[in-house]
Amino acid sequence: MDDVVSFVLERNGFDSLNPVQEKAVESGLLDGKNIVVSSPTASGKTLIAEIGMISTVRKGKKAIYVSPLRALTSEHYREFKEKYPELRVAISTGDFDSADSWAKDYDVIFTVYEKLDSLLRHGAPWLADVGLLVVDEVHELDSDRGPTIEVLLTRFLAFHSAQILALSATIPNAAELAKWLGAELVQSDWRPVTLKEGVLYDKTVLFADGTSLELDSDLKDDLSAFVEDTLKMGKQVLIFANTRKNAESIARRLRRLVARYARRKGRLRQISDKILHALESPTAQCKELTEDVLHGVAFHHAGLVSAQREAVENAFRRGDILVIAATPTLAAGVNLPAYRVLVHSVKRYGGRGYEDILVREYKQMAGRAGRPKYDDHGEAVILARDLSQVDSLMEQYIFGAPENIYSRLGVEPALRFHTLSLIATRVTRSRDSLHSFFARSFYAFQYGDVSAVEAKLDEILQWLVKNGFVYPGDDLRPTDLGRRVAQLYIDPYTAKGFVDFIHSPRFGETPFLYLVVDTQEMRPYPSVPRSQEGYYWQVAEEIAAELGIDLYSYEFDDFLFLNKLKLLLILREWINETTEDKILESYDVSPGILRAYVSNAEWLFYALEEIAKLLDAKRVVKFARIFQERVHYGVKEELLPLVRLKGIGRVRARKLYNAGFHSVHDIAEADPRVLAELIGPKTAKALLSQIGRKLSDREEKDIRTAGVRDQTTLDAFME
DNA sequence: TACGGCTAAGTTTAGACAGCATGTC
DNA sequence: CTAAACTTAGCCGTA
Repeated sequence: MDDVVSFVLERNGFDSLNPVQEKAVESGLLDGKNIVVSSPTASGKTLIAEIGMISTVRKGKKAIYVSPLRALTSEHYREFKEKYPELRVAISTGDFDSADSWAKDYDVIFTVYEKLDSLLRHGAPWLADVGLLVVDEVHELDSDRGPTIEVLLTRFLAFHSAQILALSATIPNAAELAKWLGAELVQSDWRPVTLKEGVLYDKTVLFADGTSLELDSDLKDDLSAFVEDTLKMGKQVLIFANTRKNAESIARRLRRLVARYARRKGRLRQISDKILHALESPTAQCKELTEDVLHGVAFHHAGLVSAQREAVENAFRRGDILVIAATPTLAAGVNLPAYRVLVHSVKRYGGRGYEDILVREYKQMAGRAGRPKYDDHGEAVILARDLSQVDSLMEQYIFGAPENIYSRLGVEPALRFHTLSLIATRVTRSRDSLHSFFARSFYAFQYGDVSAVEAKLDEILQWLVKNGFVYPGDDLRPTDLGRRVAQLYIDPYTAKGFVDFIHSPRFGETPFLYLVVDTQEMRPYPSVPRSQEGYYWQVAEEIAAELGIDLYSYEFDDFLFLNKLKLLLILREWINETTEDKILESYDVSPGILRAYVSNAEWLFYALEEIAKLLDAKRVVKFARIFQERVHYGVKEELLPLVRLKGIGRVRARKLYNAGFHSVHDIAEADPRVLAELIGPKTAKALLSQIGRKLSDREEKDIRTAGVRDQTTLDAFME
């Protein structure tokens, strides 16, 4: 057996390759051949990637791993680093970055699609040393973010000699993808744990293999009976719901039942405590989740803050939490298997009312069933609403083939976004080369006729020239603005909005907030309940006046205006120090969503600052900078000097300010005892040493003995 | 009069990446 | 425009 293969097997504690892995090796994985692997979740694709990466590193080249999710990337990063401590491994994603410019010093780099795209846009020189690109979850090609993957792959195909290893869920047209990539296809249905799929109706699970299971339970609804049956066996269930609210209500409904089986109450208390205190002050949602967790259940969706999500995932992994009711976040996310998976509904709200989810999505959820180390099989069950559905669900989802994947590169925003990038990085220097780049895409490969796209590209080119991103003429050269916008990774259309604003700015909180709120990047907007439309229209008059918008003019037809307005109000409260729980309550948004809006706004203000710098608009630069910081910390401008200090956030800063400490200078002059009383002795000491003030022994002692009052919330100061 | 149970009408609806430079209570 | 599931309003009947 090959040296690399036995090495990787040994590090994983395996004796031999599984069938999929064997096929991949036979197909030339070690010889630099491009390979597409299409196989079920948990079929050992990670090991294939490892073999590829190790072999690449041994050849003196770098390997890159990309996935769609930060969480997924960091999971793979951690595991890889642990298995191969001798290698120089780096991770580079938005929230954690150990690589980037010094990535030249690393052998293996873990990142996400967009970040890799961004690295290409910045022209990272070490990319020339890349010998292998591992693209995980390539079937995401057929998603909103697909165009980025497609452009990445096209760029690598056309301009890099790197080997490509594309890992995909089971898709019928994997051969087409492989052909485009000039790759060998490895296709298999092999799973380490067999999967029994079935439909649940009227206390009976009918499995696809003809067997059935009668649920022996006094409980009236199928869902509870199924959960009870699972718990009786001492196993765990993952329930997939189609809305966040639904996930929450399922968890709540199951509390009493699950509590009867939950052991380790002490651990649950610890975990629930962590969840309750994940924010500066607990919200209604936090309290709900806390209560669930005490009973051994949890819900899991994008509304949770990442610390809460991780707490729930870890508790489930350790067996403390027995049941999770989740939205599809969990299906495509980190590895979190359970003995059983219950698909509560195969319908989901999308563009045109409720629609059937894709078979591919169902398989993704079902694939979470079965824990390789503990079970010899797993069970995935769909809940039927009535008898007639039993057969059709079986037919459509369990026996049904997953859908083909199709390129989504043809949509205009994606073309605009990537066209600017291609020009900015000098990959395409003429209209012809731009056309021929797209002629090499999967889109062109699939649809053959690219005349429609070429027409769109020409229009986009004109638009980019007209708006100052690209110089006019046959030679396509980016302007400074165009190059910077490509690097800032914002939609050129958003950038144009910024440029227009910079040329006729309105200096004030509302106009600046509205500028970033009214962009593609901020979508989707929070929803405005019908019952509150009236209220928002009232506010709208005021805001519109500040923005110089005439709500009653003919041109005004923004049907999302109220939603944008709501988001603006949310952000305005945030930067004026309203507590998180108050914002969340009065606007009915969840913690995780608020955090997402906040970090998006921060990013956009940074972009605005950079563009304003380029256009030499000094006052806009200053304002954008201030708003960026205010959004980051959630504070009024007066707190910025304080909040920039390490260990001081919005709460402590407000305390210090109200106590008369308005600047670093004030703190430097302060009586240490007073500081210690305000923010605690440890923080006070750290704070003082940070600003370079040494304490005398006497002061040290004073600090320690200074009484620490209870840490209050921001609320107390906002009355 | 207060309250419970029912039906009709009304309401709402999954997810998450990017810049840059480091750390809340 | 499309739909499902949950929530609320409104009604009736009972204690």
